[in-house]
Amino acid sequence: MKLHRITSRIINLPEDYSFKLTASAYNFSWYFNGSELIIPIDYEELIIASIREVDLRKLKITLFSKRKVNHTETFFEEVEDALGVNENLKLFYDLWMRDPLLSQSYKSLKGFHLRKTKLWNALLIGICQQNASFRQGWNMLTLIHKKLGFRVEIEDGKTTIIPPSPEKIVNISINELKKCKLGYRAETIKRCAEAFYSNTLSEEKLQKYDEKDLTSIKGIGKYTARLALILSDRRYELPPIDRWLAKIISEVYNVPLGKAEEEWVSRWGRWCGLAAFITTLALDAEPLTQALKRIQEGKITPTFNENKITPLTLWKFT
DNA sequence: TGCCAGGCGGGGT
DNA sequence: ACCCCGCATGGC
Repeated sequence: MKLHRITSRIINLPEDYSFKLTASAYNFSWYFNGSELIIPIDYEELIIASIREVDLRKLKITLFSKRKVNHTETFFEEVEDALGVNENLKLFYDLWMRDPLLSQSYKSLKGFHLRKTKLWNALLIGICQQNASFRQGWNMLTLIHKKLGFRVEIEDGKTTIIPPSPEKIVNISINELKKCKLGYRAETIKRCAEAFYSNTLSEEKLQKYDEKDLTSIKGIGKYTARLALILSDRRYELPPIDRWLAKIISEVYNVPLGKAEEEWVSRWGRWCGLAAFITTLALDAEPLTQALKRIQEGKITPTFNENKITPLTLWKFT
């Protein structure tokens, strides 16, 4: 499938917006190459946005699609929303600067904004993260995209991948899904796809989902539900406390494991989800033992090491 | 090699 | 409301 250029627009960036950080975090090479960011806007109609830096305070957004599109305004709005160019993080910065765990990373990560993704894709990310390391989880998602995703060509031969649709997942066998090294998570992804396909869940924006809607699917628990809502709708008030973060909280703030969530909520308030996300960036998503060691050594800031696979360098390795 | 790794549900108390 | 276990898989 080949897509054609529809239209372009230049937008201004606010202060403290880092395009490079925003585009880099937890991304694949088919979405970011160091200068051009691709964001699929509509998976079915195949609306794709390409975003480049014109200068430090300006971005150029170009829309691509398979055929002519009339109301491009809403698509530009969706791109800006996905990029988070209009979100105001001032109040969060006030907490970030002073926090014992995260203040060290403030300087290098300030300007990062979370890229929104579709709920369906957010759930795939969350499910792949279950009971697995960062590396293993993102390997699974890489395989899902490469083996099952839909490849599209954008004009001059560049290709990108749209995540497989719920319909596609519904129509393939569990064994086919398991080739993505998903293990028992394959069953959860299947059930999740069925929920989307049968319209129990859909991407309709009118509907605002909450945790309960998602945890009603077997295999989606509190953590995955909250993470998915954070990634798809910036529901930063939700604390996605997994074993990894719980242990870190209990060590750093000296509270029992069972009080970790309470502690996080009292520190971050409406910013729990964003703070959790940034914690993974600050520690390069190291597995727990390594992460705790990094904290002991006071190395709580991304390494930006060229040879290391981290959330911020993942796009170089896929 | 055996066991850990950003969960989860089911079954026990 | 807790606690505990098994569950696929890859990586060390």
